[in-house]
Amino acid sequence: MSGAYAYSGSAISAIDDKGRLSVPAFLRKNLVESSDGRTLCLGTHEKWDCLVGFGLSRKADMLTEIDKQWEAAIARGDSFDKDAAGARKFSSLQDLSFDASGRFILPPQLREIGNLEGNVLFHGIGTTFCLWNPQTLLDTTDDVPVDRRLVEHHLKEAGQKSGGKQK
Amino acid sequence: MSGAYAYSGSAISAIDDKGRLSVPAFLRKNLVESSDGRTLCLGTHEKWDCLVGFGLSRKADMLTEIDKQWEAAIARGDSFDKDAAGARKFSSLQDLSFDASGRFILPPQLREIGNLEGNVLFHGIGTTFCLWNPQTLLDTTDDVPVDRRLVEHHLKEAGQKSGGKQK
DNA sequence: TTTGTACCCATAAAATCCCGTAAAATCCCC
DNA sequence: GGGGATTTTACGGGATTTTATGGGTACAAA
Repeated sequence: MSGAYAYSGSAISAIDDKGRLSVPAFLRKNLVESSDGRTLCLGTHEKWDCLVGFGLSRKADMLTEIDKQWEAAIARGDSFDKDAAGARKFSSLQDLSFDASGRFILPPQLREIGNLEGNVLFHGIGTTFCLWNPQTLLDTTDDVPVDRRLVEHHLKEAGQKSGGKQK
Repeated sequence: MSGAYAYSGSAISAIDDKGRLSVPAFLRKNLVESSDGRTLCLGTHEKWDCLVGFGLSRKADMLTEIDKQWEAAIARGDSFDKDAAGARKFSSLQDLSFDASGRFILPPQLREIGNLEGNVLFHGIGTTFCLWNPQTLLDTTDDVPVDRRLVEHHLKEAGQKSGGKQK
């Protein structure tokens, strides 16, 4: 585990007319540290209906995690398909660079898959953070363990300025 | 477990017009030690109607704890949802830095969820401490093991200077 | 040329820092 | 142990810095 940093906290940010999105300040510092530079890795989440993000260095950690799973499977005598695991983790991942003011362009395919329009909820969950359409998160019936009061608060606050364009 | 410190004691502090709150002095030293710097982690409590706080280093502990659970699970061949565990622990947690005089700004989301207005009761419970609206704490019917006489004392004392704006 | 992207500037709001003061706690000397 | 001096603490309020976000412009690939 490289940087012993844990992403936490939540904030809302809006996609502007040019398709730009700004990384909330509280995620930026660690992102810069763990990427040495202004790079953000972004991909789709394996289970939830959202995107995942993290700094560049975590890619290496993910690799060793897969390795551990493989070793554990061998020890148990089970089989483990490393390529499948790798594909699941890495194929949707893009390295994006953000500018000095913290903004990056959200690629259309991720934007579509993540169902992101208007307001985006960033939301730290430890080694990574998630990007949700706040409404999707509230509507999710799966057990995504999140304090809904927080989401509701952010949504209410964001609604006041932009009307949370839902088109 | 890094810092072997246990938070204890209680005190009341008031939110000022700028939304600032000062960490009672008796918590500050340990907070500084366990954060290397002046950082306070604050989030919602999973069960009670209050906020929880602790130093930064505890966050790292939480991360490694989740990691251990995961490793134990894969060794057994069980599945373990790291993201769910992380979301539960980290999503409401914010890193707040307080200034040299011990004040930090209480984010509106947490302020609302914790139902904090005017006076705030800080209250050590071992590895963490809680932030309560004193009145909420008194009104709670849940079994929150607290000596109510203590709360009443603080409340009475605070009421003398600020009127403990309730509403 | 057209389009998508990086870079630059501007601005309002929010967060941070810094200074001053008054109350409270601590110290110290008799 | 009493009483004043000194050090912390709590808190108001201003000044400075960072953020979020709009919008312009230059450059390169298509």
